Amino acid sequence: MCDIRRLERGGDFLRSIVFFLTFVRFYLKRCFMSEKMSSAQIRESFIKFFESKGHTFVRSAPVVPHDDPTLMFTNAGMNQFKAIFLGDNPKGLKRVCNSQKCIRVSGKHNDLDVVGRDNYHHTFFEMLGNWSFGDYYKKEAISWAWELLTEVWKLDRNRLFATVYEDDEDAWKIWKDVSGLPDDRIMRFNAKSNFWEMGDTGPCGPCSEIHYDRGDIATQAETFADPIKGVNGENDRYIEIWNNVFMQYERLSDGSLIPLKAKNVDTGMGFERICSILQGKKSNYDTDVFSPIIQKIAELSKVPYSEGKEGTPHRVIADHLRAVSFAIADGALPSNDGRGYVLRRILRRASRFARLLGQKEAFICKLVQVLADTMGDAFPEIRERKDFVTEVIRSEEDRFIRTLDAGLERFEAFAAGLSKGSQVPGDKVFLLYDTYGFPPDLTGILAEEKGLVIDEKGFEKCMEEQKTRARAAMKQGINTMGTEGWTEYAVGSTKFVGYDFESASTKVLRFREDKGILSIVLETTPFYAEMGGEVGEKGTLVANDLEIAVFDTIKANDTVVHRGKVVKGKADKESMSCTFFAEVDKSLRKDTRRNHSATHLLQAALRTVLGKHVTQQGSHVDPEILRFDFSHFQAMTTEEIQKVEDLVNEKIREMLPVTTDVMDLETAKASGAMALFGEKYGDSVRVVKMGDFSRELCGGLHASNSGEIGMLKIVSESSVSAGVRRIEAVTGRAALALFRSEDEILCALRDKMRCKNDAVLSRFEASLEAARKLEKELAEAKLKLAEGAAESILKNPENVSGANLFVTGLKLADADFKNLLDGIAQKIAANAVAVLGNDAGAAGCIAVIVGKELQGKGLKAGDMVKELALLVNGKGGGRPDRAQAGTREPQKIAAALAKAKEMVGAKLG
RNA sequence: GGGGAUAUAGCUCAGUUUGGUAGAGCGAUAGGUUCGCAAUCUAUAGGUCAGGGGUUCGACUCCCCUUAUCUCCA
Repeated sequence: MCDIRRLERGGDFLRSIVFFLTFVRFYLKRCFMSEKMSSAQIRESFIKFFESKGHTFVRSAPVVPHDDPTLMFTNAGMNQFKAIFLGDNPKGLKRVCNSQKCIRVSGKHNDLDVVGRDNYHHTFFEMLGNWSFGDYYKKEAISWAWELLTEVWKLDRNRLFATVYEDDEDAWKIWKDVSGLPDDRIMRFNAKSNFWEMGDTGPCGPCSEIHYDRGDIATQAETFADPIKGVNGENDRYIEIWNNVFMQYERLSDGSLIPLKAKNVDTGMGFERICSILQGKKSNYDTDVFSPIIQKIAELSKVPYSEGKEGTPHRVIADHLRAVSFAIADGALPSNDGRGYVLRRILRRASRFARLLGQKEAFICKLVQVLADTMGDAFPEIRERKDFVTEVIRSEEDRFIRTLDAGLERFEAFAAGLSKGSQVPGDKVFLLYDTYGFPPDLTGILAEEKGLVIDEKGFEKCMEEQKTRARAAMKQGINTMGTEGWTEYAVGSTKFVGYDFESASTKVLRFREDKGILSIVLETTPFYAEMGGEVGEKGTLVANDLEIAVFDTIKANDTVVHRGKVVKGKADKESMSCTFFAEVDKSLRKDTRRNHSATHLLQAALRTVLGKHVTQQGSHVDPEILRFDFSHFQAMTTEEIQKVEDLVNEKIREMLPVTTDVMDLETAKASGAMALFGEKYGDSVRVVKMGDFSRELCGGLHASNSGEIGMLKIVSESSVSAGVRRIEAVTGRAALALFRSEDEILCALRDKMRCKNDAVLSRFEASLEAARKLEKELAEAKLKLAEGAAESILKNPENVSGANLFVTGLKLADADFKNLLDGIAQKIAANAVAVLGNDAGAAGCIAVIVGKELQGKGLKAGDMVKELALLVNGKGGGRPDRAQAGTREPQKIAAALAKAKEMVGAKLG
């Protein structure tokens, strides 16, 4: 007690020191602010500024959007608010600000190939943004932007320009009032640069940008209005630093615009770029966002950095390191399709440039540490998952080195056939790249070393064909999860009551039908929609004479959609307007709950047995089976698997109560609950606890007591990709079913073996051994017999035109006859020919073997056997030395053999 | 989502050209040389030729499908 009080007093003392230091820091910061802010201070001051304007800070969403399959990576600050723009704002957010991690690798402004060659293209960047959801609008947005830039950050207003959409008079006037900029520096542009749209349909509106002149102020007047050299031109003197989008319309599929009910503001400011301006640097890479990484690259590679062309490898590596590391930290892994493939490409490009710096071994992975040091404060996930990220990158780099080695050999193989000065065909270069992943630029370097030239046009042509093919295939498979075609009764969002109830009486908000499949949104639902690895629930919806079987429940933009088929009655506007009784399939739900709770116990057990590096990489929970993917670098041993199984079952038997608490995310994390990286959580989260053993953030359905699980049996442990293992397991009645079916097999074996259970294995091994021995003896005996038979057949030749002919009819098993033929083929003399018939019961065979000398004289086994085959209604063929024909009429063989002598005579005569 | 490639002994790979007996090296096991080890020699074991279907008298080999891995494109 006393100790605690002393600690508390100590705490007070510490707090006052911290307070004092914060004050000193703040004061110092004020003094030096005009000098130079660090990137961390810039980020912080942006957030603090908007917090002071009533905004809530929202943490960056993962750069890998798990719940949006249409999007490879989070590519703008607005991604995580997409649902709000579409009208679904359950938390009632009004004003928020954020710093969002983004990755862009393709698109009109981003080609992977240019990153690192200039000063400002990136694959990974941060987007600072402030947001209004139906709250403030143009006036506030513009005046706050101006205030932050000119008063807080003290940018020279003579270097700032505003642009507005040509028809947006409001924005122009507000700019004039707020900034007092000269009229010609509030510039009007057309829709191409100043009207923002998310896609072909959806929310859109005019935007207003702020540009900064980083050139010589003396020549500003003559250049800024130039379409090429000036603002919005193609130059790096006038650069856009901030875009404010005013969303006020919705674009429908017929192209028309309708006003939005709530007007929104969406802004974005490239963090790296604003850092370069505030730190007075020409290049984003010279800011402290990149410099520690670039220094490390120079140090490790012993190649000094230069701002010019020679520095490209450093810039590429620094940029790609960020993209790859954050993507992996947020749950993506390199693979051969989808976002994993993009990741692989980025990493391989970085590897290629590391090689240019003379690095022959894995290099990028050595830089994760410095990245974690520089960015870990703002994005703790990179620090927490540092070791895992390093390992994943290392193994991917090793893999790439192997690919390069294999490609090298392949190149050598066909380059050997080319003479100096000749051209390497484009399709060969393409084959190396397309099929074996060997980079074409490397092929070029190798070719040059050998005095060869590459057919670049041919290569480009192949590449173009490949792209066209992929695009054509893409067009067929577009899935339209559009927003049209709904029959809507009322607006609003669904209330989920499934945690407490298995059924609910409710009304339909909206529905639509597509190819006989209904999509239904309910006012209240007990149905759990697929989320967090747990599958969507099945069940029924019943109203009057209408019955709908729900076969799946999914989440689309945060809305629960029931997918169902009509079982009875007819679904139309009238019948669907009734009150429905919605009920989930209870027994399936129980199975799923058991599996889900067991997954939590499994994760906790894995962390106990294998170590704390184990984190969830994905999971799948359905009524039959549970699948759990986790980070771990070797296959688990049998002992480890058993230990985990034992521990989980021990916890099941302990009958741990399963409790769920709703709390805010920070409290939950502080309490030590396991959170999934890359998973999006709301402000208030559910923490599922099983005694003191497991504590996880989870929105799924759970058993009320671990005892309900009954038991857990691990079915398999396997590899998913480098550094990730997968466990599949069953629980409850599925476990019982598994044991039962295995027991049945054992019982059947036992009965056949006529022994007790524990003797089955030894007896089986013994009989297997015995069978092997017998088989071997039999094979040897047959071989001997065949040899003997061959010798006796070859004893009595008939002389035909000077050649030795052997004709024999046999009755052997197929395999034995084959053995015999092998024996004869080895022994046959150069001037001999053997014609053998075999009657194996239902089918028969005629074989001809011809010695070398006779082949030269025009006696071909293949020809002979074809002729003989005609006589037995069969078909056949073979090589000149050996051929055989089959028949379904073995009784005719004897007659055919009788003609053999005549046939040979005719050929040789 | 589309294209290409690969899958053969525990491992690394031949064999597929032109359908007709399943191979090598390393590793394993046993034995020899050696005081012993390393080394080396000899012998032996080890294969549903990824799985399924088809063509054929006959398929590791040709065709189709599936799965896994690699790779390029989107």
